[in-house]
Amino acid sequence: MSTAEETAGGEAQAWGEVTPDAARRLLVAAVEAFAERGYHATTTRDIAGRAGMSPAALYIHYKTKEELLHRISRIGHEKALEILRTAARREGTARERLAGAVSSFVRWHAGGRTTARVVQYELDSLGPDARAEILALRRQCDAEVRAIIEDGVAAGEFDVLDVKGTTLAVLSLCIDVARWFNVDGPWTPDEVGALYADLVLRMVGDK
Amino acid sequence: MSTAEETAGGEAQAWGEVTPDAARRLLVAAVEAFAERGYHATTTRDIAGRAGMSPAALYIHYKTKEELLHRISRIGHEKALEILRTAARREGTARERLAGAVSSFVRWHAGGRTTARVVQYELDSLGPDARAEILALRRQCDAEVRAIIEDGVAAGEFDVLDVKGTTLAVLSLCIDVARWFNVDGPWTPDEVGALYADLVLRMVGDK
DNA sequence: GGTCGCACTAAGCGCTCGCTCACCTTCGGC
DNA sequence: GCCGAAGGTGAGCGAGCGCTTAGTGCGACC
Repeated sequence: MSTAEETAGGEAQAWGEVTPDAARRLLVAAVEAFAERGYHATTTRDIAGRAGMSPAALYIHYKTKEELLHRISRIGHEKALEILRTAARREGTARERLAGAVSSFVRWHAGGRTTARVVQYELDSLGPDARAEILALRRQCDAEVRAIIEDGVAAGEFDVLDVKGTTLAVLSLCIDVARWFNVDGPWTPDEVGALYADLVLRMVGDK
Repeated sequence: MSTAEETAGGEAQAWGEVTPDAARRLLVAAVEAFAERGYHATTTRDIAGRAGMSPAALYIHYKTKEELLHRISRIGHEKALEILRTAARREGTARERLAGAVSSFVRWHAGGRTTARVVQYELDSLGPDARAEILALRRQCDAEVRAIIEDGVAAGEFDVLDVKGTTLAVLSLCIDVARWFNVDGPWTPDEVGALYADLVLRMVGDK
């Protein structure tokens, strides 16, 4: 279930769609810098330097530093939503779909931790319009997970007291992986994904 | 189980120990500003302004802006550790102690969200020495929760596959409350605490 | 009631930030 | 062989940053 694209290098993932080449290099450099230091502590000179370009080159491809964050955040959220949507709409029981959704979502947060960190934790650095757009994508992520849990409850597979609260807790648990996961630590992304799928099935009272 | 101190106003909590008055006002102002905008996006002029003082006044009580963050972080972590330690060392079964620890820890993160946000998410803005000191306090938090879970497993109360991983997941779940909890949202800190205690007991296979 | 100590302020220093602008190179089309 | 567009650079602007310093107001004490 884990693909090369998801875990290879962790980071050289979904940016293929960004063109031209120089714009992509700047974007990848920005992801790394934002993940390491945070958006506000990162300078445009640092981003350009990592991409092997002069500070002025950044403004040929992006209007502002914030536009870089916005682009990263949108692409990242679209990827996250795609992962959840694919898992949610597969054939199978609710338990199978929930376990698949959690394990692949967690693998993405662990393996692509650099990207996930920016996507999940730098949201407040966006302006109001950009943030509103991203929050809409988040609500769609929430809806996908909630739909699986509701299916499981309706089918008598799950035993849940508070569907809304449990959905939030499941997503929260997965997202926080991006905060603590360490590539040099004792677990692989696959292992954390498997552990978390088990924990989440317990949370929803899977029988 | 919820005390006035934990939830009153959410924020006017443990800072009583900070003296003199002007130093405390600056510290409280810094907590609010860091929580709203993040450490790097907060200016010393903003902190001093919120405390009703001139920018220079800050440097009478604190050597640098980073010292403010360090002090906030240490006091906050000590409070968090105290909450877990108190719950862990109470009389009772492992299930009772774990439920108590989770519900009070979550209440602290939800009710004192402003403080908790700074404590949990601005760690990387500290220098190496200060960060090392804070990380030691975190490891103690981890040890308290793990001890309860190990007790429960030994007593046959819990059924856990991976004690270390589950401990991490439980703490991760509680900590992330500081990211998403909204005072104007549909839940009170008490309600989230109760929900999360139930979810965590499910995660550890409580019978 | 003079004076000493201290919390505090107004002004500003040196620096780095995000961003701009004048200019340079490369290259496909005629 | 010339030209214009596209993509790049070096230098630097105005602003705002963290922090300092010279000076002020004021209460405690002899």
